Amino acid sequence: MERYSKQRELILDVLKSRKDHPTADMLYKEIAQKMPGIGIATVYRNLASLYKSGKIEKIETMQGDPDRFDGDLRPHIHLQCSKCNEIYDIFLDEEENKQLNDKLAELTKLINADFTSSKIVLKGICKNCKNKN
Amino acid sequence: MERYSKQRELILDVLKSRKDHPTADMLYKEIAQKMPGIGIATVYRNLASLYKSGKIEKIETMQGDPDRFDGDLRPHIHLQCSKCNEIYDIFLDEEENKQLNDKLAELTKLINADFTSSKIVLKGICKNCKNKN
DNA sequence: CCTTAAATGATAACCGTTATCATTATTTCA
DNA sequence: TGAAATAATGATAACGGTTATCATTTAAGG
Repeated sequence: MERYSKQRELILDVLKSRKDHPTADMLYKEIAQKMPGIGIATVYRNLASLYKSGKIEKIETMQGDPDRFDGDLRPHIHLQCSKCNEIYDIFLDEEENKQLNDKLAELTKLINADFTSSKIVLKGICKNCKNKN
Repeated sequence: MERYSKQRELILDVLKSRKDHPTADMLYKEIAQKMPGIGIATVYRNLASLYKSGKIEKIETMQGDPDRFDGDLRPHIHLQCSKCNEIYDIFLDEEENKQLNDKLAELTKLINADFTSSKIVLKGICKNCKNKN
């Protein structure tokens, strides 16, 4: 089974300390300063295992673009701005979260499947880009 | 501006004739039988331009996995089965479509952004896999 | 026709990610 | 507490889907 490692602990700590949605490589650059010699493969491996065990979130955006990671597990969805590509959090309160999941579960029933989760990425124009040009 | 090509026309026809969600390579294999000599790059290029011009849909699933394409433009979302990885359509009637988009637009307002579209992929267990083992 | 430039086909390159493998570190239990 | 067992690491090669490059072909318009 899984064994403790300083590397995994640090990767999780660094991700949780950030408020943005870094790529594996962005994390690697920050982590490598605190633990020189760590390999990029270790970062990828541990991000995958942390995601698998539900300790972090993974955001798959546009094809080709690298995955982004999120250490914040509070219920929220993401919006990616079509202009600047920045990813924003939209946090949901209990009520909103229930409403959305109920609706998605309802739609899932239409094909006699069992709903387990969803990947939602909204596209739009963010606050900042709206006010430019 | 864009110029007509037999290749693009065939690519669109083949995609529209299918009821599944083929990858670029799956389409290439079928197309190459009807037009021997066509290049794989042409398939990728035209799928990209057809998507850009709104004539087809693109479904980005799990990272690493190839993109899938959809010639059906009726409002619908996708569910990917966690067991068999198959992608299913969930067609929405006008009412359901409006309800869902209204809710997403409402959430978008929470961060003062303008909603334009969404990428939703539901995860769950499909009808077939539920009844197995 | 003839010219212009978009589209094609072949293939090299790209890049995020994963596999491989020898080495190191953690856990277990004698 | 000190081997033995084996998971994790670091370095790097390999992978695979997709895109870039470039010479050639082809569509469109006068």
